[in-house]
Amino acid sequence: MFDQLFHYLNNGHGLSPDQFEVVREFFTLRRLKRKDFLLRQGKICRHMYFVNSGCLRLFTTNTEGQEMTRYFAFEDKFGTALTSFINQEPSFEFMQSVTESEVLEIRQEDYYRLVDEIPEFSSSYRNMLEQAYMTSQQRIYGFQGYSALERLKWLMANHPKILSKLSSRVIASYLGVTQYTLSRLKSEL
Amino acid sequence: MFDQLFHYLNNGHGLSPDQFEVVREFFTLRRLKRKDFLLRQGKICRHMYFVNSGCLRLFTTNTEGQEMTRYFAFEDKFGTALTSFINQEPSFEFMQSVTESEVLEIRQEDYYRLVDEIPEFSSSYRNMLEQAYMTSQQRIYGFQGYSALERLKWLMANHPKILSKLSSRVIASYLGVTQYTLSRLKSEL
DNA sequence: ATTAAGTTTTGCCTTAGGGCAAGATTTTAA
DNA sequence: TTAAAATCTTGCCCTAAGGCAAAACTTAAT
Repeated sequence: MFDQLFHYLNNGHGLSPDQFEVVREFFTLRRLKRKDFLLRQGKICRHMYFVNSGCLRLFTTNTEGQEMTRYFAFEDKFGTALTSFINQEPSFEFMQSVTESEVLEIRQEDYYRLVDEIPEFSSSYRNMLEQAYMTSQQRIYGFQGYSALERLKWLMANHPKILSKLSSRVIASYLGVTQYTLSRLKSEL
Repeated sequence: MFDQLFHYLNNGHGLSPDQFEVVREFFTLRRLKRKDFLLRQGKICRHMYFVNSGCLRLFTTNTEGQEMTRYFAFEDKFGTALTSFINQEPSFEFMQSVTESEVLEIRQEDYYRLVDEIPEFSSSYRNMLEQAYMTSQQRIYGFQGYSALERLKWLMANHPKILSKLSSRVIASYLGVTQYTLSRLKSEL
């Protein structure tokens, strides 16, 4: 249950087994069904999640109600509505389980307490921020100035998991095209 | 010359005057002319910059040579090609001074040494990462699923400085439209 | 097993935005 | 102050992608 998290913090950031004994106490297991929400727009995000299995999706809706997906968190990734989590302000994003998932949950106060008290945990937060930032950059540059077909090819090259595991509707909302366009694009590949 | 940086670190992150005496030694002043490059694509980004006056622009070019702008750093902001700065890998982005500018430069090794040794400086880095991340998110959500006109209005509401101070070509490359379209949009406002 | 609910594909037409070229305007430099 | 160089605007036409509706196919639920 905690193996993956231990591996992540120990291998990745040098957290010792003793330190992990402290850390693990703050995490609780949650099993999610397909389409379960972890957070709805307008609510304050009070938890960080570590994905043991399955996949979480972060998305929002525009004025016409179309969904726009920003990020998928697969196994062994931390994921949360980070802006709301940091500022403890109402979230612009929804967070939803795409498939059946198993996640570890930690409360925001506890998370930041660990960041402040354990240098190795702090380093994992810093690393998460750096990664989250760099992923966003790739996203901006991978999309702006490119056609829908180029974006699809970019996704195939950079995030094949997304294409192989998720539904077309969800992929389309990530690519910023309609489901119709995505369907047509596939035949052009 | 160091007033703004001191204010940023002291007011914003509680760095004491004594600590600042140490920090300032690592920064050197650079005066930039309009269009001077601080970094070209393919080079490794070895410095972080603090903008005293003027404006830096971070952008890249797509396969057809069109420029795509991601970020503008105005006065009292840190700016750099962060992905290359973090990984010390060749940069995808160019960094250029848009107007005449005055910046403070610090070397990457020195920057991270200060992050490791001075908790207040570390906190300013963490804050910068958080801000950079949140700005990216706004960018992604402010653009995806919106028309060019809606994006322009978003920019007016959220970054009026960009519209008032910079040229249309540069604004267009930030909005992800051609200069022609931007020109037409302005008449629709 | 059979229905119901959701998802994906495809045809037909519409629309937002791009590209080019020429003219207008502003900025820069001598 | 005037020429030269950018920059910005606008007309005309073109193309990528969207919207709707119906058909084909999947998945879930009884």
